[in-house]
Order: sequence, then C-alpha cells, then structure tokens
Amino acid sequence: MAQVHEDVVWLKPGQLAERAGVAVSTLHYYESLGLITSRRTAGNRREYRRDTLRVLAFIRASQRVGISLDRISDALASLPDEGLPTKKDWARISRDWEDDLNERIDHLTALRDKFSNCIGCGCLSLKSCPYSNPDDILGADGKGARRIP
Amino acid sequence: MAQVHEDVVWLKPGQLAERAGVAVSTLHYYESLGLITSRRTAGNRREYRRDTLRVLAFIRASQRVGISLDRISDALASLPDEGLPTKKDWARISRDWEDDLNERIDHLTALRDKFSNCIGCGCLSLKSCPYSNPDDILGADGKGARRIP
DNA sequence: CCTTGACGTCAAGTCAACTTGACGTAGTCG
DNA sequence: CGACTACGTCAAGTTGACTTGACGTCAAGG
Repeated sequence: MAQVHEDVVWLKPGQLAERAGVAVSTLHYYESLGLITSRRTAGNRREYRRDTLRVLAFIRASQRVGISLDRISDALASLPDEGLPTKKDWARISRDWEDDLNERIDHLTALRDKFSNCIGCGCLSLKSCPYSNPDDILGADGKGARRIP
Repeated sequence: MAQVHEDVVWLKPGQLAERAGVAVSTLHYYESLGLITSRRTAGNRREYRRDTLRVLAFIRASQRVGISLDRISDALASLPDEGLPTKKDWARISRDWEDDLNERIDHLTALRDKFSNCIGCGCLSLKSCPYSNPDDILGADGKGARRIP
C-alpha cells in the first residue's frame, strides 16, 4: 500500500544534484522534458521531493543500459503520480523493455563469442559470418543510418 | 596463408554502399576518419576494394553493440594492411574489447533481472537497489551525448 | 551531342543528452 | 550590511555519427 502519509522532505537543487550524482543543469534539463518535477519557493527557487532521488536513480539505471530518455519518459508517465509504483507498474515496464534488453544482450554476447569463433574459422568473410550480414544489421532506428528504402 | 595473389575487384561508391547497406555519404565519412580507403580513377571517382565490404561489416557489427568509431578505428589500425587478419589479430581485439562487452552484458542482464526482483521487493528505493547507487553512477565522463546500446 | 544520373567537395544541419555562458536575483554568513 | 554563493532564465555550444544542401563534374545512353 503506497503510503500517501505525507511527511515530504523537499530538497534544494544543489542537494538533489549532489545526492543523485548529476549536475544541476541536468535537473533543469530533465525537468524541461517532464521527467522530474519541482515546486517553487517564494523566491522562485526550485524544490524537489525526496522521491525525485528514486526517479533519478531509475533514469540513470535505465539510461546506462541504453534506454533513451524518450522511452524512460514514457515509462515514468505510466507510473502513478502518488505513492510508490506497484508490482503491476514494474511488470508493465519490464514487458515493454524486455525485448529490447534481450536483443541487446544477444548481440553483445554474440559479438563477444564471435571473436572466438572467428579466431577459429578465419571468419569475418562476408558470407560465413552472421555478423556481416547487412540485411540483419538494421537495428539502429535513430536519424543516423538509414537503409536504402 | 594470406593470399596476396592479386585479382582485386574494385567497386564504385554506389555499388559498395548498396552491398554494404550504408549510404554513400557514410562511405565518405568513414573515409574521412580513415576507417576505409579508396583509390581514384582518372576522373577523380572513388574506387573501393571488395575487401572494404568486410571492413564495413566489421564496423557495423561492432557499432551495433556500442563500440565507438574511435575504438573501431584503433582496432582496424591494428590489423594488417595486406591479407586477411590472423588469429592473433582477432585475439588482440577480442582482448581489448572483452571487458567492455562483458560489462555491458552484465548491466543489461542486471537491469532486466532487476525488474523481476524489484517487482518482488518493491525495489527502486535508493538504499536497497544496487542500481540506484549514485556513487557507482558517476562513471559517465563525456561532454555530450553518451549512449550505451 | 546532349541529357541524365552518379559522383566530387565542402559547409552546414541534425539528433540526443547535456553543458556552458551571460547576466541578473535570492539567501546566508561573518 | 556587504560579500559570496547558490540559483534563476535563456541562448548557444559540444560530441558522435552521420545527412543534407549547394554547386560543379564525369560518364553512359539515346
């Protein structure tokens, strides 16, 4: 049961930044993207709920394995505004990201292991190495590389 | 035995780009970075050795798992100019990248599994979740964008 | 021979995820 | 009270990996 039993502690930008291990400018940036929120004091200074530390931790952890802020944003938006996320919340995010994470893991292990194989087979000759198959290479979605349509 | 038995086929930019699944502009870009090379015709058009396909495949595969062009460049620079890379060549690259690859794999699997754990433990509360440890999070040095696919 | 398209160069644009800078205010401490 | 620091806003810069655009050239086909 989420304890909406308020006793909320508010942190100043510098404090939050320090404790979360990010720069203050990063907080501004995240806020501009709607990843975190703040209230203002009379003097227009930001104040963050302590919970924001948890959000930042989640962002960092996700980011670190290559999930974009965009997707993290979606995930966060799907979490409840009040109280702690529930089993169901995490289950949903887990489901959303699982394929992605698994795919990354597969590619990584494959490349790592490929080195051993290639060492044995004189590989990296286009036809024999699965890793040199261009058709199979279009994972990257970004703007960057786009296959000839 | 590397067959330096010449019978080299030269490809035009369009051909290479198509067969490798990249844009011609990408070839220019890679060439500017020294990842691939070309010779010129009388009319100043580029011509690439067919081997370049293999190099491009290697670049794609490596890139896909998050190795930067910079590191790929180093790896390529360490390969022999003539003939196919040997066992030793791949072994060296493998060694260079292994920690990196393993680390990525670890983080990925950890996050993936963490979801299950967190679902069970109501995690993502800063103290209990290893993934929310900020001290451990300051690794990111870079200036600009830093993604770990 | 002329048109079309692939190619050449170089500068500038793009995108994500931030940081830096310029410049002004708020709050704290000696 | 005055200095100093933390903070506020907004624009612009940075990095990596490319793409796009502008503009001119080479080559093959009709």
